[in-house]
Amino acid sequence: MPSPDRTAPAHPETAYPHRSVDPRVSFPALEERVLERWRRRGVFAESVRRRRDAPRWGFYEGPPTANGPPGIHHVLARVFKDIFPRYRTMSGFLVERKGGWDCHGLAVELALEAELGFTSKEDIERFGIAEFNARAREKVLSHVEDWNRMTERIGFWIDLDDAYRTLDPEYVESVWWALKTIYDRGLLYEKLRVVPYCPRDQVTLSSHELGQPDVYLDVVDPSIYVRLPVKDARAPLERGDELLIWTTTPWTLASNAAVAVDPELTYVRASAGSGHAYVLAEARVEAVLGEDASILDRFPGAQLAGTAYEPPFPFIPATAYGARGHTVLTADFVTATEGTGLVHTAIAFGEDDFRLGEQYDLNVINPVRLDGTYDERIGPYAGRNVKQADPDLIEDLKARRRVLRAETINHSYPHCWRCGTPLLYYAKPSWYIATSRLKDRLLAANETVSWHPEHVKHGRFGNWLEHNVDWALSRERYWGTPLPVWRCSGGHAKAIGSLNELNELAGTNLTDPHRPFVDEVTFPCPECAQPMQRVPEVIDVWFDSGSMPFAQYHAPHEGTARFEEHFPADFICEALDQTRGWFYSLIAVSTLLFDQSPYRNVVCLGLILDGDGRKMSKSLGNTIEPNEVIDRFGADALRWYFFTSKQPWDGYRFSMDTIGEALRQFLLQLWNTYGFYVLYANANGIDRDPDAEPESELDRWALSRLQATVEVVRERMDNFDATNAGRAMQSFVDEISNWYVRRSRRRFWDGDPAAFATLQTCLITIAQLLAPFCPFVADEIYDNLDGREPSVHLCDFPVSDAAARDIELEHAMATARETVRLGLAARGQAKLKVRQPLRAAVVVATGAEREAIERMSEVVREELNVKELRFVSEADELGEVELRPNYRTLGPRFGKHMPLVAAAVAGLDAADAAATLREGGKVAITVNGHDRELAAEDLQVSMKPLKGYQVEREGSHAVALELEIDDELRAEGWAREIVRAVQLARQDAGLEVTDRIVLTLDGDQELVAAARTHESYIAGETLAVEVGYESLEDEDLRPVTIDGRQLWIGVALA
RNA sequence: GGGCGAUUAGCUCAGUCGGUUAGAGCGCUUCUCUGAUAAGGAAGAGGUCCCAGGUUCGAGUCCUGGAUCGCCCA
Repeated sequence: MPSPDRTAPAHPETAYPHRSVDPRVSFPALEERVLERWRRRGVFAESVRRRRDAPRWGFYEGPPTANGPPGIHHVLARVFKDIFPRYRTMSGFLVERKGGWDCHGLAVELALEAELGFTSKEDIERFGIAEFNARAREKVLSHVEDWNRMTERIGFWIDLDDAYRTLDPEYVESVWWALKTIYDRGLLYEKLRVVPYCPRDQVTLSSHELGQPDVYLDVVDPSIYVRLPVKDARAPLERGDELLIWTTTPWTLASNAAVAVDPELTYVRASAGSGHAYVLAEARVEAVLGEDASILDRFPGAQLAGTAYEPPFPFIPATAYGARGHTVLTADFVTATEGTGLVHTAIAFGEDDFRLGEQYDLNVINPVRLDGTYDERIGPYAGRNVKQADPDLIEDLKARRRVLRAETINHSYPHCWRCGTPLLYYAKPSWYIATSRLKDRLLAANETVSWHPEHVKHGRFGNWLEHNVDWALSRERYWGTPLPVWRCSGGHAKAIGSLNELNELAGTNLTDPHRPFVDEVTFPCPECAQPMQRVPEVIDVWFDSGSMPFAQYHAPHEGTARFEEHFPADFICEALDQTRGWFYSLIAVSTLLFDQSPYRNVVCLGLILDGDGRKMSKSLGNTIEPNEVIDRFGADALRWYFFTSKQPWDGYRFSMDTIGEALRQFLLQLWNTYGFYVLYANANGIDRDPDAEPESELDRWALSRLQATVEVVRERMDNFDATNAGRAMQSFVDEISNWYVRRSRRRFWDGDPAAFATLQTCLITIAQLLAPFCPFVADEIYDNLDGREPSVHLCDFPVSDAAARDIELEHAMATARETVRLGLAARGQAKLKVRQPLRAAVVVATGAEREAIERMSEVVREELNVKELRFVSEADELGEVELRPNYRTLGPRFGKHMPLVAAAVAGLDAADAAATLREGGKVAITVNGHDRELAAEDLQVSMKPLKGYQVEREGSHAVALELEIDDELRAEGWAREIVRAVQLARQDAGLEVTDRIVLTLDGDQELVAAARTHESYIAGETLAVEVGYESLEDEDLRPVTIDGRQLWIGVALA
């Protein structure tokens, strides 16, 4: 039943101290009510406002794109972005959380193209860039409402009203400033680069596009081994020798520039029957030439360097490439796992090839036109599509006896995701940032960062920085931050850092920096007065988001102070795949501009797989709709699952069942404990009593455990470990629910103020600890039990009180609980219900364990329902001592003689030895002929079970039960059975727990006699104001069977 | 092909500095407790700690190699 909300902390309108608690609460509905309360009380804003003079703790929002609805992985990221800022806010920091949206980029363009049915860039240009970008602008924010709703619903506190958007002119201006700064320092440059290129669409594909489905397809391609006769017979080669190369792209042979070898790999001259000797890697001889080939000579690849050879085709002379054209070069990318170990190199058509060309100063010769056909340099093939020319090129080679083998190969090759055309790797000009020149600074910046998990720092991320290559910045696209570089025909170039600067130079009034408007702005070159025009490219979107530390405030054009206050951030959080994405772009931009890392702590999140461990994808239909989960279980349950089920970077196997488990295991248990408190607090009219002191050991135990939990939670949260912080809370709630409350029921029933105070303290503190994790249920519990602040989120995070801890008591209780567990197991073995009292339990334990159990003997007796607890002393005939070596202390001392020690210990008289050790003596053994002494810590003394008792044992202690049941015990057991039956009858009759009754019992003589004997006990337990034993003819009489005897029970409201 | 990570009960996950009999929860079977509980307790069944070597008195844990899965890159 939904309770009416209240605005004042006290409850003058009701007689009860607290709103009643619905045991069948709907968490989703509860959360909606809490959200409403937050909105009404302005809690988020207030939580920040109250810390306005506190030290800052900075958070950067990694901007998502809102061109699609949020998925479950976005929920994951957002709850982790929420929990630590909430924790730090409660811990006394000012944590401002500015939202952000990533607006530019190819992903938007591609989605838009699909929508418009476009298949090429020509389509876009026909359509008009202005109109295309206008649509992109709409599309990119089309789902902002979905995102806002999800964000609020999951309790992610972030300021979305003041969110930065990377498409805003102010944002773009800040990015321009960054680019101009980098340009002016000579770190931004243009050069050729080999890129995947679609000759049909005439477009470069980005790495993003290569990641699209159906790009890598298995295809059959030619696989040919080509013979290249050497021109000079330098040792170790001889006249007539032929180099063997291998390729799957014969069309690139027309522009072969060189052959690469591994200088350290072993190469051979090998003969395969008559004729020439072939040169190839030794490891490839059998695969290429067959088993019968004989090896004539062996040498390292370095000796081949400089060898000139006849190219496969005569179209382009060696001199065109430069001094080293058509010679053998050494390289670091050659492998002997495929091919021949001699790698055909065509400078313009491979990344390795291109780098090799740079290294050896070879000219880039690209005889292939943008449409994928050969140009006039390739004689008879000019004008032909290169891929289609493959068969003729192979025939041509064969005719000239230049082919050793021509086969086909089935391999994976990238295709244009739009049109299906096989891509060419092709050299094109592109803009770069010279990040590799800052490698040391990047590594130094990384050293200042604390990564979670730690291995990312020097693993994935550190390696990535270690192998840093210049940032390929430009994109030949439309919807992005335009590259602010203008050039003139005189070869001069200039970078522009703001709209003002541009407008002043050009005398224009440009307000939107996007294409196509910015493309139209020209101005005279300051050096030669020729008109300057912007280069056509836009930039990689990652540079946008990497600029957010300053661009979100429009720094340095304005908002510089705010930027400086928030830089660097204390905390950022994204999925692990951002290693080369945002994590990198942030640190790269900040290192370029400010020579420092923009963040201090990073939490990386893993991937979410479905319940079967498969990747979630729309085509498999196994994606999880966040709203479905939240509507069913609530946001708190989902959050709790993400926080505590495992370390977030390990990834998740997500299924509805698992969330349900998280809900039952923790939230319902907490809720029921809370409900229990409210039920009895209201029944007894008890509200907060700040003066109530803990009374019993149990109270002090609960409060000690509470402090222990506070300590762990703080320590773990300071280390960005929500998982173990949450698990500590879960253990504590379990202890409170299943031990403290269970053991204290009587006191709550009796209205003991100390018990209420203890439980209330535990619940309120747990609510405060839980606030960053499950902000809704925590707030509800706090609001109802305390409510002195308008929300739990305005409380200070609990600080542990060392004085309230009693570690010895905690250990004692743990031992007592273990004893109870053993006793219950013994009962189970004896098939004796707990309701049947027994005369005694005999506990076998020594030393501290025995003291602990004695200290808690009342608890143990009640739980086991025995009249007496007896201890078996070590000398008792019932106990038998067992000795075991302590490997931990003895291992280092005896090393490989350990087995002898174990044997010697086994040979000791256990009882004697135990007695000696107890008196502080030492035990002598002989190992390998040497006499040795063992002290108490070297041996583990435990008690063996007793004969003739029902015994359970584990580790060092055991519990035995006396099974004999006399008439007195039996009658008492029956009385308890009767109580239980009456309680069931009360429940069946629909009575409230506080209702008084008139009880009537009739039936088996002995049962009735037992009831009379224990009448006051039964009446007390069942709230009977009157107990009668007459026979009644009443249909309300309820028959029960106890121990095979019949009893009729009548329950009537008194 | 390279880098990083993962692999422990049917499922989801713990497992400390290497210490000898590897745990929990869920699920299943049986029993039990209940004046908060959708809960709790006990017992049972369930294990090639991915595989193979190695180091060590002793390996789930450390080292090497391999397999499988995932992420990132080529």
